[in-house]
Amino acid sequence: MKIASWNVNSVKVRLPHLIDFLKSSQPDVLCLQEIKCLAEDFPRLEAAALGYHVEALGQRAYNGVALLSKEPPRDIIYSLPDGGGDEQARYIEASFSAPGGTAGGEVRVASIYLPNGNPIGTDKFTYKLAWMERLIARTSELLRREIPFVMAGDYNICPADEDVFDPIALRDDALCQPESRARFRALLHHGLTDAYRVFHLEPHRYTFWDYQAGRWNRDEGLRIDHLLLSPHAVDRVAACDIDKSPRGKDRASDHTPIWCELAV
DNA sequence: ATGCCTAACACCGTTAGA
Repeated sequence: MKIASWNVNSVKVRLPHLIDFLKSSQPDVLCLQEIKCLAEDFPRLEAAALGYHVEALGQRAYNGVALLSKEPPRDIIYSLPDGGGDEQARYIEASFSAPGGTAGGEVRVASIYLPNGNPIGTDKFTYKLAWMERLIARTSELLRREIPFVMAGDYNICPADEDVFDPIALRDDALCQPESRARFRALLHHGLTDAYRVFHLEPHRYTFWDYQAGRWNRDEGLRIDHLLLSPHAVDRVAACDIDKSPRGKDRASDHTPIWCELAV
């Protein structure tokens, strides 16, 4: 089962690239972030024409997450289920059968858009840290089920300096703060695994390149989109990589997809 | 030291992103 994640930065503008990616990469589940539209305005017909179900949590103008899948989703939840509510559309989670109905092959997948948190020292950064605490709590709950699951999305966290093109320049950025990184590590300490680092140990591999200052052409980016796997999922992971090709196209998102293959 | 660029929404600029 191939699971991918991509911050598309407006699904309307990126629809041609999204169609290309679905055709060429053929993920069984694709987690989207920053669809930037209401759920009712998601281009469902275009996804359905390629054989994909769509579950979206949207809002006007900002944020918005979605799950596209070849198999129909089950047991969908549309926010972190702690009663804390969410004015911002940042979390959707569902269960999916393996393709072909493999016996026992079921994976729970969440598409998350973790708050950016800039600038530090404001309520935006406080909101980010509080949201991370809620995500840690949700992770603990899922771990108790002892099922394979994938927390996929735009974490807005560079886990280490090697995930940043210029750690000094980003020293005061919310994406690199010790408090942000500590909570990311808490997810790992609870038992999740950064799928990309299972297969790739080299530094300076990125999923985001700012539109400004020629960052893409200079390969000056950030690794902020992550697939975190539960123990039962990491036991089955066969591959994980970043697909840089969408970022090089005209009118690209500033993020590019990351994907993993699970043997389920 | 700052803006660089892109998108949405409303409007011909502002907010937000990371």
